Amino acid sequence: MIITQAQLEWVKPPQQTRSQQTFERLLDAAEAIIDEKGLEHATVAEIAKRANSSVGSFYSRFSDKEGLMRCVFERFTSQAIATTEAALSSERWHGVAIIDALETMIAFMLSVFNEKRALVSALNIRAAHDPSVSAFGQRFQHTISERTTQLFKERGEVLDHPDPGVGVFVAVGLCLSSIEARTIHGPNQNERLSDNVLCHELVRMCVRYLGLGDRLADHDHVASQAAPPIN
Amino acid sequence: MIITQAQLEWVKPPQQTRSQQTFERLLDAAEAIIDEKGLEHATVAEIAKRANSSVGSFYSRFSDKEGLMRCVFERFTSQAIATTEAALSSERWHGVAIIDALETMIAFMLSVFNEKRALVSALNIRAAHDPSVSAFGQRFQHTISERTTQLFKERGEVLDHPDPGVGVFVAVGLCLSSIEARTIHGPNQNERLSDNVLCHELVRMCVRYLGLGDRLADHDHVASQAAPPIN
DNA sequence: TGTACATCAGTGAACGCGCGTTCACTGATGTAC
DNA sequence: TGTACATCAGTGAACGCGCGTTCACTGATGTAC
Repeated sequence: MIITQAQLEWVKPPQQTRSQQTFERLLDAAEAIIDEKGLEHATVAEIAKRANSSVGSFYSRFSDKEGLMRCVFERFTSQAIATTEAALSSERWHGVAIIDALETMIAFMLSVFNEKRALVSALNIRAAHDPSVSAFGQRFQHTISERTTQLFKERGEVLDHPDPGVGVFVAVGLCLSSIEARTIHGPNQNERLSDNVLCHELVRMCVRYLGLGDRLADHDHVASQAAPPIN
Repeated sequence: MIITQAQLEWVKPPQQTRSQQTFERLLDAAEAIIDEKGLEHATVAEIAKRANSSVGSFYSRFSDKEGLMRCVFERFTSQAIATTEAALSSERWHGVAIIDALETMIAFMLSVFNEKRALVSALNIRAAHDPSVSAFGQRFQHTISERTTQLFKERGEVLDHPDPGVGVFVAVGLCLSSIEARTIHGPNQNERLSDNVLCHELVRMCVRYLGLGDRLADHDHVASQAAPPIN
């Protein structure tokens, strides 16, 4: 992991490759514990133990526990952004109907968020108290919006919205926040809405809200080149 | 406060009016502390102190701290539902254009969530670990959906959606989760989207996604009887 | 090339603090006769 | 109506536990000459 400028505030920069490795093992351990046992089990002692390290070693790498948490979530966000950017590259969707592209991507988001349920949930919890963690989520939304707008432009899609930039930003925000809510609260609660139905409805929402093409009517019956799998 | 059956699992039922009063003072104190100082300051000792009660008294009212929390959030949800139901009564919106009605209600939601920021945020955090708290949010969404569907029906609105029930449910969910996200992360982050713009866009989304009337085009220029203030 | 020294990295027991919960006790309220 | 007793309500010091953080010390790595 490359250490960014932002991190330097919460991290004591490692000087040897040995400490660089411990640094990353600590990050991995923290993420693994959050993922398997939840945020509240990710104590400093447990993280150090899992990383085959020690508590003292932990504190010579991070200024405090919060520093580690920020690093974990920063890395997580960076990975999420990288994955999404790859998924949104225009070549990938060449020849695929916009509706199928949307459906594939939203379904992908749903499954990824679900897999990383604990991390998403933990990020949300910390974001409520730590603005710098909150900013990670914003960065994510912002990046996706930009890329999507670009994708639409490259495809020559015309949006029926007074300010297409705002429109896409809002649409992305709506998708993300609803997926996030579903991830956190679990789908078990309302049997009324399966993952598939939710996905389908989010696509409908995007298409109609943004005025994408004039495919409103035949939304349910579109056939086009098959969408490529993501990842 | 009337004690419901659900609560009996986490509450020791009071026998005298005196203890009933302490019960409510404890609830009020907890809510006030969460509101003013945040969830992490709401310790048993502090709650008891603020309620002019004692720790021991606390534990003769509640089975444990979690019991109190559930009661706080149950009460909060009930109040939210009651307020919303009143706001959604059909008489209130007689003669008001559906778009203005939506805009007024969404703006109202935005301001209420913002006022109760700390409580909303705390409920969300606990919901991640306690399904029974999570269910409160679902109940809220469900009630609003039902009432909105009813309101549409009474007004003779025709929805352009294969399953209007699902459509309204999803639309309400989208509005709530985005407002919630904004409440938790704070609007400070993205200067790009003011409360007003977000509200306007949510209305646009509802109108278009649900195919409400054929007012898509003149959304920005509708004039109708003024919407009544809520509360 | 080898030795001396400085700096970096790692260790884990010990500390301190905060918080949820318990418990022995006092006071208040209701009830039976 | 008054007294005795049982039950309910309230009190706050004390307990125990977990967790973040520190610190005195050992070992590893790099560097100057």
